[in-house]
Amino acid sequence: MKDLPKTYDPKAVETSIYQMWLDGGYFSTKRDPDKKPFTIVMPPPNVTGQLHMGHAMDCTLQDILIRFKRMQGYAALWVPGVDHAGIATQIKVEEELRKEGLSRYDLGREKFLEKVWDWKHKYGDRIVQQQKVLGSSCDWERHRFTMDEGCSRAVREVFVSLFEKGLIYRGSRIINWCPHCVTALSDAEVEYQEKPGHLWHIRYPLTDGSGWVIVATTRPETMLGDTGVAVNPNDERYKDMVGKTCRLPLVDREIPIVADEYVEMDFGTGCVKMTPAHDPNDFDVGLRHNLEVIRVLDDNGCVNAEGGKYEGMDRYAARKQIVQDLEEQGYLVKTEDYTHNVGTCYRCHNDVEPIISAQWFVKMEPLVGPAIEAVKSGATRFVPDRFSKNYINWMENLHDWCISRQLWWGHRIPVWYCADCGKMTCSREDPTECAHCGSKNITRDEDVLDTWFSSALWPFETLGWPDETEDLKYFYPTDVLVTGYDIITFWVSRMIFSGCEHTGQTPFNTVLIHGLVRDDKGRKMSKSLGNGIDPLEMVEKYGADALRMNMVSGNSPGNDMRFFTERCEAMRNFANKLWNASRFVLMNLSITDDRLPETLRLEDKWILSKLNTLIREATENIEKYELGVAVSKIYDFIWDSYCDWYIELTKTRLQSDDAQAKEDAQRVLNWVLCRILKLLHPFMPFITEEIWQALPHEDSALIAASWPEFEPAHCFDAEEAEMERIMSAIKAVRALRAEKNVPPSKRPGITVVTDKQDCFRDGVPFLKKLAGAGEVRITAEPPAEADGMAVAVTEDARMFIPLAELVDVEAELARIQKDLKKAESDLERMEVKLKNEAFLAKAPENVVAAERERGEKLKALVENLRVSLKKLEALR
RNA sequence: GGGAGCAUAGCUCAGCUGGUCAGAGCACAUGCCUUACAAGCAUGGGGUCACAGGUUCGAGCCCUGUUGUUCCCACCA
Repeated sequence: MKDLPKTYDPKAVETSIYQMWLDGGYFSTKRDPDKKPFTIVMPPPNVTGQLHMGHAMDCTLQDILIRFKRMQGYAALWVPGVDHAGIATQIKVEEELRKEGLSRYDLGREKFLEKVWDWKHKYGDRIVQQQKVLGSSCDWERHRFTMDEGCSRAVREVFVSLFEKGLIYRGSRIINWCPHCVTALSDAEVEYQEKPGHLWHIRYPLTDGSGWVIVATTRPETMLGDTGVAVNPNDERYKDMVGKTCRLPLVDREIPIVADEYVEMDFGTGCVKMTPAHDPNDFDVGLRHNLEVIRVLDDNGCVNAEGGKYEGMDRYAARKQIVQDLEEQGYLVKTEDYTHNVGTCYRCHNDVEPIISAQWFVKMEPLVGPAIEAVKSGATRFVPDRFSKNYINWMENLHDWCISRQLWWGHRIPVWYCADCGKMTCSREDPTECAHCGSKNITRDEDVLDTWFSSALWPFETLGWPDETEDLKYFYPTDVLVTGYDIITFWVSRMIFSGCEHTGQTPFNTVLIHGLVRDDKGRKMSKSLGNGIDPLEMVEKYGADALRMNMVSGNSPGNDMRFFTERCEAMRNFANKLWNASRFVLMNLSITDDRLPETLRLEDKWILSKLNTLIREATENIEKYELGVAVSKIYDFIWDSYCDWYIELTKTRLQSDDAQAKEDAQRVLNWVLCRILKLLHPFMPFITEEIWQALPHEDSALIAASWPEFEPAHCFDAEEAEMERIMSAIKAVRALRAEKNVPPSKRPGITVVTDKQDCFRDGVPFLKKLAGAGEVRITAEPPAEADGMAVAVTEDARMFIPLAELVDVEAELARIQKDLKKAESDLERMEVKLKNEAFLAKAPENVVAAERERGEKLKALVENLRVSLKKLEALR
């Protein structure tokens, strides 16, 4: 800050400031019995990831809360980390391999995993560096990875304990299968998309030759696995057919016709083909009617040996061929266009295939109860509250959670199968023999766990669980979880039930939900659209502070926001404004301590009083997670109250010869600026720190040492009001001058007619300085030469300005009339209100008093305007 | 099929417990290089707060309905 460049250059200071914080150990949080803990665990970004706008928003909100609490004196801990992101990472590395013409199978499991670890070590740090650029004040020494030793131990403990409680089981069920990723997925990992398709009506002839049934399907290829046809038991049309069999075309299998309530009579033909191996409903119906389960698709989505001549064909090719064959052989009755929901993989967006498969599941029913209760009881509170409905609704309708993935990258399932007795061994330590028969002939399950299985433990595994560490006792449960609404189901819900089950406590008190960052047209930012904006580019161009401000200003919890580069620019401008205001203060500063002066002037009391209000309100807003509201108040105070008014008000003193007055002004400027910087610090940490370092203050070297206190001694309501009378007068004169095009160089004398003469006497220097007045006279009566003067009117005063040649009586008349009309209608409404007995009787006293006061002001304004008008009319 | 959100100035959005709540940024118009800042200053135009009812002394804010829009969830082949 030595050279005081005219323009703030974030790039020149951000890196070194961040380093200064790091060097000072400012982010590392220790347990402190004298402090209250405040904990946030960061949603771990994917290790493969690069910082995008969503992260930028997430990080910014968390950092604001953490910095705020740290300043308030909490032991504020922000635990960072990254997620191994099973599928995403594995796909990335496989893509790299493919460039060399290799697949993971060519390498084998061990070699492949080495590759992934290499990759992790190479790129795992990237997103961390990017978070630092944003100014994130995480305790980096506690940085965790979901596959590090501690997390692995936690995962193992959870798996084994759930297994022992019978809450984890292996079973053959219809699961969601992604043929592209070649793995099972949980329900949450399937995204449904409306896609145009067809409804094919196919004739299945009855075996006894008495006719046929017509079934309708959107997936004709699955008919290869049909093992029945179902109709509704109440359907008169098909009553006679129940119990008969029909012949499956192309396959020539004899399959039964069964009656089941599941079938809707009104839909399609009322006959449904049953494919128990490839449809969850059909599977259930199949169970009830003992239908055979024939799986016809392999793991890659191709027809398997059960498919006869279609074997080896891809599912879509098979569909085409089967439809063609059905048509040629006369089985296809008709084809309708039909739009329906198709499940797709949340990672690769290919169609998901429901397939019967042996997988591992977590039994949800015993786990959801406490997790729902945690939210219903308020132990965990969603902000905004509406998301608790989402959450509860989701939790109440959960199916068991499919946790096994046919991947290599992840926590491998700790279960061994015995080749001799066939039983499973699941234990905390890798076994060398079967726990049941002692056989050494055991092999480990090939599959790994769902990525979300380990992230579900994040709030406590990062604090040392399963050990009862001191950190865990002190920092857990955490205070706030900050995340987007898009992963409530994936992550938040699972952390809550996991926390309840394994630690006996809900993992956080508050879940602060934010929306998505969209592009300027409201579209999701995505790679495929190419509409993503790189946060780092914005930092490069406008500074991290500006980007942070963009993320938080004008934003409210749970709502999406559009990203406008213009707002970054506006916030960069704001930073520059603050910079220049500080530059001004510093240029005029000769004091070396931060005490306030002995005596305060009107304008000092005004700014201190307003600052006091700001401190109270901003603090409250942040505590209520209304960060956008808080920051807009701080922004307005800085720009309007401090820069546009207070600094201008001090100039008369700063430029005077009165040394004491000069110093006094400096002291208040500095005192207020110090507090402004602190209030703004959580939002714009870099620039505030940079300026702080240059200002005299007895507080600690770092700005974050404390949060500004409300000063009861600084409640100057009367002075605040008085100052504002003067400001209104200044504004009125300015408006008049602007309207009359009076050049700034012209400094006419002004006669202030008012019954608050003391007040306006204090305002004389300001009228001169800020309203461009020459001489100022304060009187109770209008000047004798008032005719031919323009007049600016406020509720407290009439300002007469001789503008000789510029005064056009008619125009003046019109202007005053317009103002009067507005004031009169305001007054009228107010009077109606104040005469309304119901209002007087029922409204709270303070409201009535406030309205009365306002009424008085309006009355005065109207009176002043009327007087002025009369004068003008007389002149005509 | 169920659930939720949104609808406020030309654009994008704030508006906390109903009582200066009709706001901000950008855009626009006019005048200013006023020794902190033209990334600035001053002044100004612009909104029946989607529509219709209701509750209340009082509604942008609460309730009901309507319309438009977005999203989430759900196995109708």
